[in-house]
Amino acid sequence: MTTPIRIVIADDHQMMLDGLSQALNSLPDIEVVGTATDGASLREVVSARTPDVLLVDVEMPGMSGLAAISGIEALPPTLVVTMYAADTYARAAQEAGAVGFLSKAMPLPDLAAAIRAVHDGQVLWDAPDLRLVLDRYRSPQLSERAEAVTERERDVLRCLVRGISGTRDIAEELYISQKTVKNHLVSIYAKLGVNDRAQAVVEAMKLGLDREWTGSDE
Amino acid sequence: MTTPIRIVIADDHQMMLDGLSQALNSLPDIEVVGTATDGASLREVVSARTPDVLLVDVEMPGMSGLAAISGIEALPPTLVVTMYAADTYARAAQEAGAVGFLSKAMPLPDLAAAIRAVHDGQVLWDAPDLRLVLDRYRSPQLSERAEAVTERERDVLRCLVRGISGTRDIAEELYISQKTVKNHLVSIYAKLGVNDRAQAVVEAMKLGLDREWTGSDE
DNA sequence: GAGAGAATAGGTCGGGCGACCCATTCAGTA
DNA sequence: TACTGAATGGGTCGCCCGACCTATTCTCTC
Repeated sequence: MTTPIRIVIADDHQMMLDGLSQALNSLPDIEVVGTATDGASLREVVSARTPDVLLVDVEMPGMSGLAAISGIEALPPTLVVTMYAADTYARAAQEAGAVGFLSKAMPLPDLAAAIRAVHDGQVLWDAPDLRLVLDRYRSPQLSERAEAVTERERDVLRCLVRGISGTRDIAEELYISQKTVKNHLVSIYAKLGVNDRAQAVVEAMKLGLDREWTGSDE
Repeated sequence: MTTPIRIVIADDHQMMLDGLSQALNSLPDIEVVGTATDGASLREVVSARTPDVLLVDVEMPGMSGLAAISGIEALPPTLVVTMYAADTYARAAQEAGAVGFLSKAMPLPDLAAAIRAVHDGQVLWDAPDLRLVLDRYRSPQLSERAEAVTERERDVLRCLVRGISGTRDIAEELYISQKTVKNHLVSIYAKLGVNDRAQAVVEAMKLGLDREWTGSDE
């Protein structure tokens, strides 16, 4: 299974830190492995957790976010975020070793896309083509296991997640025979490494295979 | 089933808004029914969605958060949050009609507790006993259905969510007979309104019955 | 002390599930 | 052209699950 992107987040506001952590962690391809509320602890966390990507707020008490990262030798691809839209810090961020600069006015899905982008080697300065670059990293990178699940098999999984668990019910929902449902389930079990419907539901939710269809309907 | 607390959040930073929304929404007893990034749209959203609790950032462009809420007639219990720890705005917030004032330095679980507290009629000024009040609203108010599930039944559900789905496996995990496992499952099905293990897993996750044990271990 | 509810446990029975065998059709591809 | 993989479909078999009934022990609470 493809390893999720391991990130560390630094922000002096605990509430922002918790919110971002939880929201980003809920994505199947991003894992928050550490957080920091000041420059000093940021350095510790980074050297201890060796994240794939670093997310740092400029405004931090004591040591600024930029000062903190400029002192790190093995600096991972780093995104700097700021409350102010101004590019005041852009130059400074670049000099400190960051590979991207974003405003907190940006929506969360874009932040996730930016994390995937810099993890992929992209550089994100507030260029006119920022949007274009992010668009290429919109959808979460699902694991290999999850990608192996075919479209029709996902339909069956979706039924399970929606509470339609009986073979007969799934068959009627998808307008196919009960036998075909069973065959799809067998394939799903093999691909997800599980043995029954209950485990398949757990894995589907873990891998984020449920967020693809429901979207934002509630 | 107990209705979740319907809240509206206002913050000029989209990223903060998205992070808080998603994090709070993931709690079983809180539902974000609307968001706003400025004072004008805040008023619209509040009158349109009639939330149980309002969460407003002081710092907002154009109309300040305080100005926005002071103009609302049927103002729901409102929490004002600020980036600055200073109580500068405390007096102003109180006059604008807010019932609580919090710093963004506060961790997210405390914010959730504060939301539950004001929804319950509490008033949260930065009094020395703030901590005490919040402590009483720590744990999420689960729905009646979820609360009816006994401790031992939750152990069984926990096994399901962890991928231990066979009766034999659950029995060995919990050191009880297979028959007892089946009995617990029957009770669980009745309380959650489902028919089998797969559906029980879905409901358990929806109701947040899985977040109780895992806690913050990752 | 009586009663309620939770946790434990046993039995029976029918139906459904998962494992394993197979075939057909159609799309894309080498 | 032949092959591969996805989607559809059939059959059989053994086992396990869920429904229903009952019982014992223990801990609360009234």
